[in-house]
Amino acid sequence: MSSVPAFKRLPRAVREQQMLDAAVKVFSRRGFHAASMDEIAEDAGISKPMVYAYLGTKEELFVACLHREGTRMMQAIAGAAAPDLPADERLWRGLRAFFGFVGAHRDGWAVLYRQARGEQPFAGELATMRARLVEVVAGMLDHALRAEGREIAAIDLEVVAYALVGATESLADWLADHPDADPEKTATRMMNVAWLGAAQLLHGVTWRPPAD
Amino acid sequence: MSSVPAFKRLPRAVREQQMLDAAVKVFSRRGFHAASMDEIAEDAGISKPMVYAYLGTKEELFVACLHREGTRMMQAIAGAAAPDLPADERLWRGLRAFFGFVGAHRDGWAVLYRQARGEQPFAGELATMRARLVEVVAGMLDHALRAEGREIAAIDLEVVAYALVGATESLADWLADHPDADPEKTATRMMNVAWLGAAQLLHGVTWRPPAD
DNA sequence: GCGTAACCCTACGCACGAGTAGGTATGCTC
DNA sequence: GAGCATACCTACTCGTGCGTAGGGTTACGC
Repeated sequence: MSSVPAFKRLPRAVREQQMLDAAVKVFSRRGFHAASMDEIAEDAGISKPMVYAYLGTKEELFVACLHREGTRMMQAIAGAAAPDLPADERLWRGLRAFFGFVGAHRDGWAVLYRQARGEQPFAGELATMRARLVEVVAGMLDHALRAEGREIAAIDLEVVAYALVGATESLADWLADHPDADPEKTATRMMNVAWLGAAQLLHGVTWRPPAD
Repeated sequence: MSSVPAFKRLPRAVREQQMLDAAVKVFSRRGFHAASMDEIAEDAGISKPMVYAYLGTKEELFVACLHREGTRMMQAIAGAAAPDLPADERLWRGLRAFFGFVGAHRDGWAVLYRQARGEQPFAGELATMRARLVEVVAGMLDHALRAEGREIAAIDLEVVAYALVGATESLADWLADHPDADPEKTATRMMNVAWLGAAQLLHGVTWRPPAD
């Protein structure tokens, strides 16, 4: 036929990104299970078999989303928090980068991230990413601690780091739910909680349960 | 027939609890979507239509689980943290009760709780519970703050409380994933992070971003 | 002892959505 | 301009699992 083709033929790399964009959007809005491959395909302006051909099954597609968004976020943070800065400065820059990222991808990232916590197949994927973050935070604390000639058990370090990461994720959720909140301000508030607490710990102040 | 009935007939109230027990177990292990009503019914030792007759649809059933477990937890906390105690004592008792509860319901509660965050229909239900907790924590901080003749903006209070609740939830997850960890010790560690940080804030110490 | 309400079952209907079969068109290479 | 890989489609199959129709049996009140 001589008629103009309804839609353009595009190279694979481009289409894959469009599909991922659509997938992130739909997964975010509907949740993993409620999202249908048909809707994702339609939103990407393509037919379903193409999605299967390029990105594989629904699970693989979700993992691909997680991967892309996760990598982007990690890069944003890593780029901001240079390892040769003092601990508080590093923490501050990391937090600012993190909340900045979440603020810029509100419905995209935060909701996707929330999804992944629940569904077993992805919990592992996410846990890996979180573990990396926890490790970085713990390493930072440990570094600062040793600089003061102090030392605490690895497990305490891990748990504290875990708590900080948890608090941060929690505020990210809060940020995602409050569209007009300021990421920078949120980062400052988080810093207040995290650093003032951490600073005390770094100076050897410890809270102990009362004797009862 | 004169044969013994295969299984006993039981009053509704008893069956409902058995069903809820089974539902919590299956939802925890499989996640909301992967869990099937058939498996829940089988696990409760009853047939599917009974579940529908007593507890309604799958969603309603899940909400019922959330409700029962949530109420139990709230009661455990409320019973421990009497409102006339000083702030640190209240926080400590509340945390200890909370981690004690999670420790005793590891696979039950924490996983159920995690599920609810992702699935849209329940996010609201959960948000309500969390909001109540945040409110309590914020109220406690506010009270302690006023006792020192100090005051901070409501939004700051809310965000700090939100971060503390988030950190606590996060450690609850950690606890659920580490079967041989001690709830009491976890509560102590959380207290270290939360209280030493909060105490600083209560005394008017504030962290501010560097000028750049 | 007899009715009635509460308890309980074995099937099934039916929709929805993941994944595929099989085929068409377009542009790139030589 | 023939050949081939790549981009793309319509139209199915088929499993899974929610929710229900329709009917049986036990206990309890009177």
